[in-house]
Amino acid sequence: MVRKSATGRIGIADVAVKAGVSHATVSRVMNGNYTVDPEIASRVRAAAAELKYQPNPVGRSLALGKTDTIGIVVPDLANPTFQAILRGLSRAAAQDGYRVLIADSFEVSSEESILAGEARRRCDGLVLCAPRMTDAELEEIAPSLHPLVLINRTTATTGVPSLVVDYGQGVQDLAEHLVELGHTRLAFLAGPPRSASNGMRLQGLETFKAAHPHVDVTMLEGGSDFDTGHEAVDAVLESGATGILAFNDLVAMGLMSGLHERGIDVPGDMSVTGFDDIPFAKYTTPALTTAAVPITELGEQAWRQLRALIRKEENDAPGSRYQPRLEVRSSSGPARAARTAVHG
Amino acid sequence: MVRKSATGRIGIADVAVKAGVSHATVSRVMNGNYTVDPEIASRVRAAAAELKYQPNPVGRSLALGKTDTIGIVVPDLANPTFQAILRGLSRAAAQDGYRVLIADSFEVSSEESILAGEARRRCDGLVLCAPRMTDAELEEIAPSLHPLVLINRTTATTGVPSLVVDYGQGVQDLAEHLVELGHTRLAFLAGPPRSASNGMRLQGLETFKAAHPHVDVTMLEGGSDFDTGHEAVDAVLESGATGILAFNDLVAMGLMSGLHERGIDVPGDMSVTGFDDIPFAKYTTPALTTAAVPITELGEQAWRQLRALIRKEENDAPGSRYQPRLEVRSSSGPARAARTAVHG
DNA sequence: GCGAACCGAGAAAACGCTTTCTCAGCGGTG
DNA sequence: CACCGCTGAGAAAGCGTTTTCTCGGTTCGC
Repeated sequence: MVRKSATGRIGIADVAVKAGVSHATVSRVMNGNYTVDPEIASRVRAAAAELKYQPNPVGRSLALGKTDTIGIVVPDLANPTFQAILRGLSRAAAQDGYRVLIADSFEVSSEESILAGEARRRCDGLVLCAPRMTDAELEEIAPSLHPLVLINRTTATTGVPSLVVDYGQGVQDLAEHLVELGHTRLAFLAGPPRSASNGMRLQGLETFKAAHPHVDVTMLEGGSDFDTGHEAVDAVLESGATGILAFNDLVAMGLMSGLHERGIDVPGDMSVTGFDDIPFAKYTTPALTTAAVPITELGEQAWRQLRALIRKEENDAPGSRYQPRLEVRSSSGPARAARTAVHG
Repeated sequence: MVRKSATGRIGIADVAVKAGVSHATVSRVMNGNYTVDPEIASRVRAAAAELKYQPNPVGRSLALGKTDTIGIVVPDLANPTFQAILRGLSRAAAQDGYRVLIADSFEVSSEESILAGEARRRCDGLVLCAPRMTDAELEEIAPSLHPLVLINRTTATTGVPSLVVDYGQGVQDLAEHLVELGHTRLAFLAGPPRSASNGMRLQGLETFKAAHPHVDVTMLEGGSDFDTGHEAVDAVLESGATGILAFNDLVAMGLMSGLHERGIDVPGDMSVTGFDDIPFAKYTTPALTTAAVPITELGEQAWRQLRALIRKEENDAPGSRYQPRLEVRSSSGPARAARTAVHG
């Protein structure tokens, strides 16, 4: 006699019938509206419990105009950086009762804006994580995506907070560190060309080169994963550099593994640095010198900003810039020449 | 004159007005119903395009009774294994036009069933990944979660496919491998107590012990992350074992890092094996011997099964068992005694 | 030339909720 | 005693779609 509704699931109407009240009253009770007679309220609650009634979130969303869900668009879910952001975001959002819907663009930038739009329509807000789309495209769709928070990208559109990591400064710190160790020939193993963070690193290196005219910096093409690093061994050796700035920790790990296979000692023969300080970086042998990015914190902060937007609160800090922290471990050491000079 | 609807967003009604037809007709056109006069259809399409109309998915979901979204519940989003499953699932689902909603239980098993229920109600189906809840609890909620696919867990409830990795066999293979290298004292660094996969490993080891009465296997308490492995160094050394079976690759990496700090050579003094073959395993020094689990494939397969359930197709393979593949790398080598015998 | 079958599109119901509107019923006041 | 304000709960109107129902207008067949 119970499941009368078409879907087979029990709905508010079933509870109403069972409790002998209107479904409006059931709704009131379920939402803690205290204008309901306590006696009736408890009768409704009993009926709901007995039927194991759980409100249908879709109906609820339609009526309330909100979904209690946010979306995140990432270029590549396999990347530990984005995983960490997702984790931080998901965790922070969950604490406020929000769920997160994920959309992986698989690095195809043309899909990104469609994906973002679709995700946005199902959610109350969106986090766009290191989008690969062009600036023009971003500017165009940004208004339609509001509430929107950007990570590692900025826009001229007002009301769009963006959290960016100062990769330029980070790479300068790393280069500085290598120079202090006596390295005069450096190489930068670049990331994906469309990545904005790669652009920031390149810019940082320009600044660095201007400040250190005597240091030679070779640019090498690359990517963002292990294999990139592993395959770059030849190019790196060819460059004659003794201090290698890898795009990120993954690339650095791939490179170190490749160097190890060739019998090249790190940091004895060559110093290698990463970027990001993913959890694994501490446990490589040798442990990886890197620039630590407070990445889960970034995810949390993204939620804070988005929440403020959703709640239409005054946004105190419409954006933030994160400074990476130099993390010196054992993959970087004195340059050969310098060491020889000291020892002999 | 456009945005007349309360939400501010343009809806089907706006398009209807602009095209001078009823909103029913607009709906028909948008859904490719060919009973509409081509002239009218194109007028509607023009209006829709001009207004940049995009159907509201929530209203759509309510009317159609489906959300084109699936949910996944994981115990810990920080775990690379679950990340890989999520990735495989998300990717496979995306190809069929489904999105995925994530729910992280943060290893608190009491929250799991509530989380699962909530997620399920917003979605068309659910993947429960290595749930930590008790068997009784699982049996109880499983029917209400249908369509449901389990990973690394089984249930008596009918119509619930489960994909399980044969951890028991995998750990036996690894132990076998170590014994062949001459190790006679092994230690197992266990995982989280509530983890079903840990139970499977323990069971596998029992079988192994029965088959190899002369081999000594010490059981050590543990966990599932780096730190567990790192902190277990003392216990491992104390055990006197020369072949260590770590719960997974993460634990193995932590352990190797700790052993390295103590100046203990792997595999010279001690052999270490992991489990899972996460991408990082290839790049540790020494490269990690492990049991490879086709984990992204697992995620994909989970989607296939779930899709079949959603579409109410006949399910040809209501569940599958995955055999890990022994991946011998350089973290395992001949036992000291055996090596001495050979060399001297 | 008239009824039947058909076609296309608007009206209306349905999906499952929330919330405003409305109106009995009741106690208090002048 | 009539009137007023208040309370609490049902009726009904949304929220934005899809889909069934209905019906005027053709076309076809006899």
